[in-house]
Amino acid sequence: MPIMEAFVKLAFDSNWLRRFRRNLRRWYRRNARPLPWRQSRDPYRIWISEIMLQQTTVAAVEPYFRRFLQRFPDVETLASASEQDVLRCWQGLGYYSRARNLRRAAQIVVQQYGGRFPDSPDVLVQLPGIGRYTAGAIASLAFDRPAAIVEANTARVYARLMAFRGSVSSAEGQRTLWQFAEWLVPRRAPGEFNQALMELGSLVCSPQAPQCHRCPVRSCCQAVTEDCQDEIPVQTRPVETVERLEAALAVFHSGKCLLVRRGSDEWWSGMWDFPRVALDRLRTEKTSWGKKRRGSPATEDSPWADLYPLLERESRRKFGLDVTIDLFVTRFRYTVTRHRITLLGFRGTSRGVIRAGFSQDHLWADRQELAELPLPAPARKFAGRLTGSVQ
DNA sequence: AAGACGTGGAC
DNA sequence: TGTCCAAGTCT
Repeated sequence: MPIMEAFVKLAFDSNWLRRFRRNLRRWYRRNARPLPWRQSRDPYRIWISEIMLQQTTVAAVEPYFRRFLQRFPDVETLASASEQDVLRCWQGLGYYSRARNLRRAAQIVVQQYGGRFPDSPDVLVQLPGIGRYTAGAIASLAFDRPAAIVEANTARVYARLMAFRGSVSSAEGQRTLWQFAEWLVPRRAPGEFNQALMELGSLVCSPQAPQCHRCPVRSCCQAVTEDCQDEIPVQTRPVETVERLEAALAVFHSGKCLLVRRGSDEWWSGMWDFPRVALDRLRTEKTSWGKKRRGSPATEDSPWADLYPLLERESRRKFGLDVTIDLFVTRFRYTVTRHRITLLGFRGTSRGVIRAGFSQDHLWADRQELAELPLPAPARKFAGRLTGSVQ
C-alpha cells in the first residue's frame, strides 16, 4: 500500500484525475451500448444483471436477462419461486450456484428488508452470491453511491493505467487495484463512471490488441507511455485439463425416461441429468475412439456395441435397472471447469423399474417433463439428439 | 488461499 | 481443434 501511495503521488495527481474522468465520461456518453439492464436504475434489474454477468459474456446474458425478468419481474416473485423454477430459467447459463443464491438472497431481501434493496456495499456484501465487486456495482449503478469496483474489465484498465506489472490476481495485486479504484471513483455520478470504466475495458482496452489509438484516456495511460499494454495484465498459468470418458444413458420404460438429480456435492447440484457411467478405465486406447467414430460401414448399427454389456451391468449395479441398450445415439465433447469430457450417449429400455434400495433422487419423465426440467447443457444437448433419433 | 464452479463465442 | 476469456463468489 505504501508503494501504491507513492506511485499515485508520483504520476497521478488531481489534475490527472480530472482529465481522466472528463475524457472517460465524454467517451461513454457517445459510445455506451444500450444494454437491457441500462434502461433503468431498478436495483432488482441491476442485481439480476450483475449476477448473470459474473464470468459470463454480455451476448450470453442478454436473452437470459429478458426471460428471467419476464418470469420473475420482482423480488417477491423470485423469493416465492421454487429452486427448480429458478434453475430452469438459468439452464444453459452455467455457474448454477448463482441461481440458487439469487433465490436465497431474494428471500432475505423480502423478509429482512421489506423487499427494498440495501444501498450500502457493506450490507449488500452479506447477501449470498454478492461479493465485493457486485456490492460495489449495485451500490453505484442503482443508488449512485461512490463505491469502487474491480472486475475483469476494470482490473485490466487500472493495471494498464498504472503500468502495473505484478499479478492482478495475487493478494498484493488485488490490494493495489482496489486502492486505485477507491481513489478513482468520483462522488458525482459514480454509477455512470463505473459503467464507463467497464465499457472502456470491454470495447477499447481489450485483453488482446487493445485499441489504444481510439482510447479516450490514452494520454492518461502509463502503459501507453511505456508501450507495454500488450504485456499487461500478466497472464496466469491455465489449469491443467483432465480427460474423461463417460456414457449417458437414456433409459425408457413405458414411454418415460429416467432422470437422476445431481447431488449437492456434485457439479450441477440440484439439476437433472441422465444416468451416467464412467468409462475412464477404457481410456487407455484413446486413439481407438477416433478410429471407431469414423468406423467402416462394416460395423453394425452401433460402433460401440462392445460396450453394451458393460453399460447394462453398470445400470444394474448403480441404478438397479434391468436395462437393454438398443442404440448408440451420439458422441460429443464438452468442458466443465478443468475436465474435458467425451460423452457417449446411448438409448436403452428397462423392463424393471428401479429397485427399492436405490436411494438417489430420480424420476421417470415424459416428453413434456423432459422439456421443463432444469438440465445441464450437455444433458440438454443429448436430449435434443435423442428425440431427433428416436422420433 | 488455491481450486471449484459452466458455458459458448472469438480467433 | 485448441486456447483464451467473460460485469466473481465461495470454501
